[in-house]
Amino acid sequence: MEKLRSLRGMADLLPEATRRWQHIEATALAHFQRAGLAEIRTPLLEATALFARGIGEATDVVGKEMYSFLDRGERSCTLRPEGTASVVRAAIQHGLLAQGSQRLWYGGPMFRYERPQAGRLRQFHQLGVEYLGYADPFTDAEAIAVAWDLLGALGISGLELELNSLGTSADRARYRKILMAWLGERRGGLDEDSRTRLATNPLRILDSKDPGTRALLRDAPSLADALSEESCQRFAAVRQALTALDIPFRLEAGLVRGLDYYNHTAFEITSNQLGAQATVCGGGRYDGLVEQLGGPATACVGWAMGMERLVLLLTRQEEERKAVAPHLDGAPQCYLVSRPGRAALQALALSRSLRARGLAVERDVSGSTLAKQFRRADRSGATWVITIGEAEAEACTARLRHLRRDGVEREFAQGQLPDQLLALVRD
RNA sequence: GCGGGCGUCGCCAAGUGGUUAAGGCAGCGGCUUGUGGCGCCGCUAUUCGGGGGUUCGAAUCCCCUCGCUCGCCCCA
Repeated sequence: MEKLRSLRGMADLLPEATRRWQHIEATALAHFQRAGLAEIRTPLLEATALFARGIGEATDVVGKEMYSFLDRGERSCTLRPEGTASVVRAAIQHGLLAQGSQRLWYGGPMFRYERPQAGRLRQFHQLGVEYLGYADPFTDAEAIAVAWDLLGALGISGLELELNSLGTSADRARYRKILMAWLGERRGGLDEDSRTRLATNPLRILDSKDPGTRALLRDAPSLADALSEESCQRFAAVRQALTALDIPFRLEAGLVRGLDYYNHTAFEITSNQLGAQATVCGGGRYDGLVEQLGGPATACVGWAMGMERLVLLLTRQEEERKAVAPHLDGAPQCYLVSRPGRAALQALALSRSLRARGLAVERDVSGSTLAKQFRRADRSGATWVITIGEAEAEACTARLRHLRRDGVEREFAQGQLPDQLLALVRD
């Protein structure tokens, strides 16, 4: 029979990994709450039109990476490839924006049909933040600070913030013409991909990795020079705020971003330890999106982080620090050993009352010799072992022993044991 | 979608045409049927991702296929 396995690019998270994910999620939740962000959850499945209109028909994400299908009612549905479009849709649909500005965060799986590689899966997970109804440039810096500080709280080092301004759509339309004209005269110097982009999405050429194209671009007219006076001032205010917050950044003229809805501030936080998929967090301002999806004109900033990439970085850094054996993280505090029959039944009841008192308890269910059970108790990483044998069952007592220190064994009435153990655990 | 590397037990792995597919870790059992950590002994792959082919004979050679992985691309 053919072996059943998970689909390509869809990863199982086994207990060892899951502990790391929970740590990131718990850290992020506390961090977001302090930043005054509220959580929003939207469906994984949306109408295809939402992404086509929101992200842009010409983008790679919409053009070739979406998981789309017709449902039983012949409606075109798509597994969300990113979070922002859904959040904006939900905010419009429920009139959230009529109640004033919204600071939201979200998390969960996204789907993109791509060839998997390190830090890139078909089902991947993002943590994202959206500030809806905030035109103030300092908010851009605040949003960036929230991302930057979260990464700091997670203990991730070796990160760089790259920053650019895309200006307004009018600025870009103007620049687009200038760039197309300039590059058009130099077509021959461009790589093949860039030549096709000349017609479809010329700004993306700025992001090309082709050495020939990059060399040519050094003398190209810059987007910064095409920005309006107002856009320039706006960008200056963002930089000023970042400097005041003591967050270092590097101006990156080639940073264009792949989704159509961005304008003004665009940024990425990258790591030098991730290989080809270096971006840990990416985002920017998207002032036109709400209106484009049928809502009131609303200025917004946001970003998204790749969970898998965070996990990759944390794992790598833990390995470098040679952190303690990870299996001990899930170790029970106490391990219950018993003989079969009546004693085992008492052990079952005792384990339940210990858990009710907040202790992490594991009970041996093997029914093998006490020596074996002790061996397993030791391997489980537990600190305490509790024994109920025939004699103890008869007397309704249990023996308590510290596995990691002297191993002195004491006998208590089963009813007293939770209190006794709790007192010992506290010191 | 395009290129490179790889696929032997739950994990790490030796084996590169010849009788029974090393070893280590983990697991299980025993020495020790009421007491762990050490040690010793034993058990755990009719089978080498899958399917064809070559050969007296294949994990080892050839073809196809699937998967993993790295890079391009794309992005979180």
